[in-house]
Amino acid sequence: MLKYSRQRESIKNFIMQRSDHPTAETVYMGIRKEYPHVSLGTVYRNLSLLAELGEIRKISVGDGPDRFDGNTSPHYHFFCKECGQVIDLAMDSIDHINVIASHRFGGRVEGSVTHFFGTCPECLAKEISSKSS
Amino acid sequence: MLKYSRQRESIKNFIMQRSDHPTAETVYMGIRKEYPHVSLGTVYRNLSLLAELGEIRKISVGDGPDRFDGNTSPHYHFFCKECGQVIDLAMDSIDHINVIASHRFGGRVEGSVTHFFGTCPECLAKEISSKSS
DNA sequence: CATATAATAGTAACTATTATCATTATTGGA
DNA sequence: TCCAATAATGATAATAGTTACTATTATATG
Repeated sequence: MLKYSRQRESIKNFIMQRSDHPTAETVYMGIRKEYPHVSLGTVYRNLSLLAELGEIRKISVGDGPDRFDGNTSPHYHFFCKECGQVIDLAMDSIDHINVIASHRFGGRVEGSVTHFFGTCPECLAKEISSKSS
Repeated sequence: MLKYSRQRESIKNFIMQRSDHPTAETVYMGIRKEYPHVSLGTVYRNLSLLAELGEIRKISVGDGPDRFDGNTSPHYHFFCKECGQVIDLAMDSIDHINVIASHRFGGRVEGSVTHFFGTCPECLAKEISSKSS
């Protein structure tokens, strides 16, 4: 049975009002302003719980800490190799790749995770301006 | 300047003759039969080096240890939720998703990583046979 | 208001991986 | 073949990220 906790509410609010996919550490730093005695364990525990409840999404990167996303609607993520930031990618659904994967496969494809990477708009602008000068 | 090492050769051979995408720990256990005093650090160092050289591929899963693949030709991986094994997925290229992602995006999409998950053929067979009985 | 129990803070423990460093192995030249 | 230069090693410590433990506190329910 789930009981309310102010810390959990604060954690959820923090995630919801950000669009930069913060890490557990960032959430910890952020809510310490409101709850100076909050424990990092509490942050991890609640982030996992909220993700299980489907209220937030957990983004597992290859290396580096996991990130969390308050936007649970289907969308994709772009990882910038230059600055390391993770940004949302507005694009048409590519769910058909699951059908392609199922085609000659004897198992059951239940889903897939796709991450895009490259150079983000900001870093690309910097790159172009430094080359033209 | 790169120097030969028997340990590295053994590690590479081990990876090459397997198709189950072993972890560093599995490689370590495997080559200890030939080199009982090999260090886990040596295994990690060489797996990273071989991956950098493009001789093997590193597969980063969301959670759990990284896996390594001796097959460097382009292909996809399927993660079974039931038994945890990682198997190759023979399917047509889905590189066009990078074009889709680029469409309304101001940055430069240089690539993407896609992992499929669900129930593998073996686990699916078990599931069906247990239901029909 | 009392009881049951979920959640917490603080901390230890854990997993996967990387770094350090003295010693050993490999390599290319005399 | 020997030697010097240096890459690689084994052993171990250190690190990052996360989970587990436990006594105490907060929440919910009758």
